[in-house]
Amino acid sequence: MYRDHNCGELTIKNVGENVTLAGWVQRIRNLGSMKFIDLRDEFGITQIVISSENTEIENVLKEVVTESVIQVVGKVVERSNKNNKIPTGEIEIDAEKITVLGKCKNILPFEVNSDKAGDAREDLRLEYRFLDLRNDKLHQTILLRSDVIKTLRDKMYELGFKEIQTPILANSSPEGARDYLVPSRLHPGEFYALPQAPQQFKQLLMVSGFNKYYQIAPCFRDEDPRADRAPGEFYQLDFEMSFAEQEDVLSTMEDIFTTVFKKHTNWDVTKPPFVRIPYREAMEKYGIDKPDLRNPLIIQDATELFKNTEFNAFKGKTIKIIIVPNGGAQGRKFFDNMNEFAIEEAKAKGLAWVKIDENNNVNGGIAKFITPDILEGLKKLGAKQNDSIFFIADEFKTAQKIAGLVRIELGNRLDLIEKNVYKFCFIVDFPMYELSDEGKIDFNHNPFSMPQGGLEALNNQDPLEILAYQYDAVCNGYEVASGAVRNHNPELMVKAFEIAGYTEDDVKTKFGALYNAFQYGTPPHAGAAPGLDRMVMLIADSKNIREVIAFPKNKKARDAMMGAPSKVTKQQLDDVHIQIKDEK
RNA sequence: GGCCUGGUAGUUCAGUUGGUUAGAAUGCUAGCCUGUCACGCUAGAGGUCGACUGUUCGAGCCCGUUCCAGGUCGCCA
Repeated sequence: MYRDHNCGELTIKNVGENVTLAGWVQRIRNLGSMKFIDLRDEFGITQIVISSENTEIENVLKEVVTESVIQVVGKVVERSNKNNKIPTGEIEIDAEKITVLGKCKNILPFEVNSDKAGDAREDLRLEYRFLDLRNDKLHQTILLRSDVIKTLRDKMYELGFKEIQTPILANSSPEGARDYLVPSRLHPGEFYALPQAPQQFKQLLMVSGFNKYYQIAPCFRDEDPRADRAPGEFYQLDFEMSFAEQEDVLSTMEDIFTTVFKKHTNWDVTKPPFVRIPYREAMEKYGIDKPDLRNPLIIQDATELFKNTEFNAFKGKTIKIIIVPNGGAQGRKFFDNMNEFAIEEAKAKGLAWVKIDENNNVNGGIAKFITPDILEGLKKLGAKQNDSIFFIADEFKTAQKIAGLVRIELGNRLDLIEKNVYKFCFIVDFPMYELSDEGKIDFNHNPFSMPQGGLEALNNQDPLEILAYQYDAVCNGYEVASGAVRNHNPELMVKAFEIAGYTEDDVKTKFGALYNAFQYGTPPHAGAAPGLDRMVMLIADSKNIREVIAFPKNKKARDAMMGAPSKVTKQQLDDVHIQIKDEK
C-alpha cells in the first residue's frame, strides 16, 4: 500500500494518527537542522516536517528535488504556526521514514506549480504537457471537463437519449472540410476517412427507430486552427431526435445549456427561452452570425438618410451606423485609433465619425456633411447629446461585415461587455443556398437540412431566398452548437441537390446509404451538435481552446510531445499500398 | 497560403543612437540558519542573443533570406 490518506484530507481531527502519504514534492524549505516539504497530489498539499536528527532521512533527501515523487510515513501533529490558506494548514506530518518512489531531474524545462507557472513558452509547455498538466489551473480545467461530461451524460439520460457509438473508420464525404484519410490494407487504393461528424450515421439510427440518440463524439477535420478551434480533432455532444421539429431541438438545447452552465459556474445564465434571431436580422444588427449579446451596441442602417449627401465617400453606398451612448467623451486619439483598426483589421476604406455635444450640435469628424435633416434622422435612430456616431460606407455585404467588426472592437475598447454572464441566443432561418465565389448556387451550410416550404419552395422560389430549418446556438460570441431539421424525403433531397447542381446519381453515389435508407420509412427527425471543447472553454473562462484539451496539437496540427505526425517504415507503407511521392 | 506579433541564461524578461566583459528575477549548485509555508542571508555555475547572410572599424540592435511559435484572414457541409 502506497498511501492511506491523500494530501488534502488530514486535519486537526487526525492529530496523533500514524499515516502514510505519497505525492509530489512541491517545495522544500531548508532551515538548517529543520526542514519542511510541501507534499502535493491532486487533492491538496500537506506539510511534512523533518525536525529530529535522522541520518536515514537526511541521506534519502539528498536525491529528493522539486517534483520528485516520495512516500512519507509519519505522525500527524498539530502545527505551532498554522497556515490558514490551505485546508490542511493546522497540521503537519512529522516524518519518520521517507522513500523515493519516482526520481526527478534537478533541472525542469520550466517551473511547475510556482507563480511563474503558465508563463513558459507554449511550445515548450506542449512538449512537456505531462508536466504542464501538474499546474493547478490546467489540472483543474481538465477535471472540470470530466465533470461537465458527467453532467451532460446524466442530463441526456434523463431526457431519454441513448448513447450509441458510430464508426471512427468511416467514409470520405464530398462536402465540407478536408478529410483525414486512412489507407486500406485489404483494399488497395481505397481509403477510410475519419468522420467530420457522425452526421449520416445518426440519421440512419433514426431510420432504425432509435427514438433519441446522443454521443460524445470525436470529429476530425483537416483544417487550420483558431484560438477557439482545435486543429485536427474535437468533440461534440452530438444528438438527434425522431419525430422532432425545430422547437423540440431548441428547447432541448436550452435545457442542456442551462443545466451544465448553472451547475459548473457562478455566472448568470440566460433563462429559457433563449431569443431566436433570424440570420438576416443578426447580420443587420450585429454584422455577424454569432453575436455577443453582452455587447449593447447595435448596427443601424442610415443609407436612406444619406441619399442626397455631398460627401463623396458616402455616395451610392450602403451606410451603417453605430451609436455609442456617451461616446462623445472620447478624445481625438480614440477615433483615430478606431479608424486605423477599421482600415487595417476590417479592411474598411475608412471609419467616419461625429460627436453630438451637450447642445445637440454635431462636431468632429465628418460633422460638416451632417445636414440638419440628417441630424434629425440620426436622432430618430436614437442619437442623443454626448453620444458619438460611427459611419461605415461600403457595398451592402461588406458594410455589414465591417460594421460587425467595428461593433466588437468598440465594445472591447470601451469596456462595454457585460461581466460575469453567459448570454445565449439561437440564430435561426439560415439561407438554404448561397452564391459561391464563382457565382454558382451552393449549399450555405448543411445539404441535409430541410428547406422551409418544402418541395413547393424548391420548385417555385428563388433559391437564394429559400430558408432552411437550420440553426446555431451562440453564447458570448462563440458558436456553441449547430443543427437542423433534416431533409428525410428522398424526392425533396434530389430536388435540393439538383438546385445546387448535383444529379440524382450524384446523390446516390455520395450519400448512397442515406438516400437508400430514406426509401424505407423514415421518421421526420432533427438534431444538433453542441461543441464540447467550446462549452468547457466558456465555463472555464478560457481564451484558448488548448487549455481545455489534455493533449492538444499545436497550430501546425503537430503533437509536440509525441512527435506526431511522423514517418513510418517502408514495410508499413507497402502494407497499405502507399508510395511517397516526393520525399525531401 | 496572405498579413501581424514574437524568438536574448533551465524559465520569464530588460537591453538606450550600433560601441568595453550581454543584465535582472526566478530556478539550479554550495555554505549558514529550529517554525517556515513564494522562508531568509551569502557565494557560485549557467549565453552559438532562433539560423544563415550582408552593411560596418565594430551588430543582440540595421538590411536580406530562412526556421519556429502564437494571433488573424483564407478555410472550417
